[in-house]
Amino acid sequence: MSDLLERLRERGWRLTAQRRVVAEVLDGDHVHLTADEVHARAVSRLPEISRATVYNTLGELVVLGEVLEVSTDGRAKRYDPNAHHSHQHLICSHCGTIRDVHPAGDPLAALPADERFGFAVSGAEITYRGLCPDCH
Amino acid sequence: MSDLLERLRERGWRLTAQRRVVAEVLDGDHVHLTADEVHARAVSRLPEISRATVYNTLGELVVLGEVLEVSTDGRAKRYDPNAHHSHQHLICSHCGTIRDVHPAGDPLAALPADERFGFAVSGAEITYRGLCPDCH
DNA sequence: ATCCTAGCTTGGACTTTGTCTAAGTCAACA
DNA sequence: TGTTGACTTAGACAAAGTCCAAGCTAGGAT
Repeated sequence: MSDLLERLRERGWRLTAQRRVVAEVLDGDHVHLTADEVHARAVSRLPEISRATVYNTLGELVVLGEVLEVSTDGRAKRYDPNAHHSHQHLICSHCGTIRDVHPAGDPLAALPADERFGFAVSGAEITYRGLCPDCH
Repeated sequence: MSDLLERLRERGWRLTAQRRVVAEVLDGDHVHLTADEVHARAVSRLPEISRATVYNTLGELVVLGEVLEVSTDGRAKRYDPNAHHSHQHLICSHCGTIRDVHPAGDPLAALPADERFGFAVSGAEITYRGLCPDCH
């Protein structure tokens, strides 16, 4: 994650305590926190950090391509730091747990030309749903 | 769509003017309205219908399996009446237009057993993204 | 045909999630 | 060390959705 901060600094990002804390909170695998969850964890390390800064920082990380925004349920967006490894998501229909998964093949290949309606199709997001081991 | 109302009445649904109007508004192909859009159109046919009733009715239609809820962008949920024909969505990254599409093959087949983490996987939703003919 | 009542609808208050702004603060370069 | 533009803050605001108490009504019962 220090690589991340270094990379961003080289891109002209000003390195503040707040941004460092947000980046630290997002470190790890299978991390899919909401903005409020990120804020809560950030506050425990830097009590005066504001909600607005967390939103700003998450938004910047998304634009910079360092974090993915995932809208799984129409409620709060979640932020996924695993942006450099293409993956999809598997979500428990009961408890909401999210795992990163790697399906075989290229999902775009499954969409025939006559189903593209003249679009220049550039990507596909897949959400698999089912019950996790704890919920069945 | 009258089939729909008949089907619901047989399931014990009380048929009110409000529910009829919501069902009428949702009729058609490639319909993906937000709750507020449904409300706006419903109001033009039945001026006194309330937002709460539109939300209630949409929620019931989703539970009854007659309408799908689609969260495409983390903003308002959209309601898709095409629930009886399995399909996925293709969305224009620029203007937000949504089309129903039908990919080849079973999307679940692409997820290997060792990527299922013990989940009982039951479904997959795919969102294809790209630029529509009007936007490129 | 009328009555009854469980179920439906209503408006408004409330919650959640996210955005915006003006004023103050500070990282990084000179 | 000083300067300055970028960053942060608190709080107001907005959008989307939920909840509730009070009133209304569809449709079966009489």
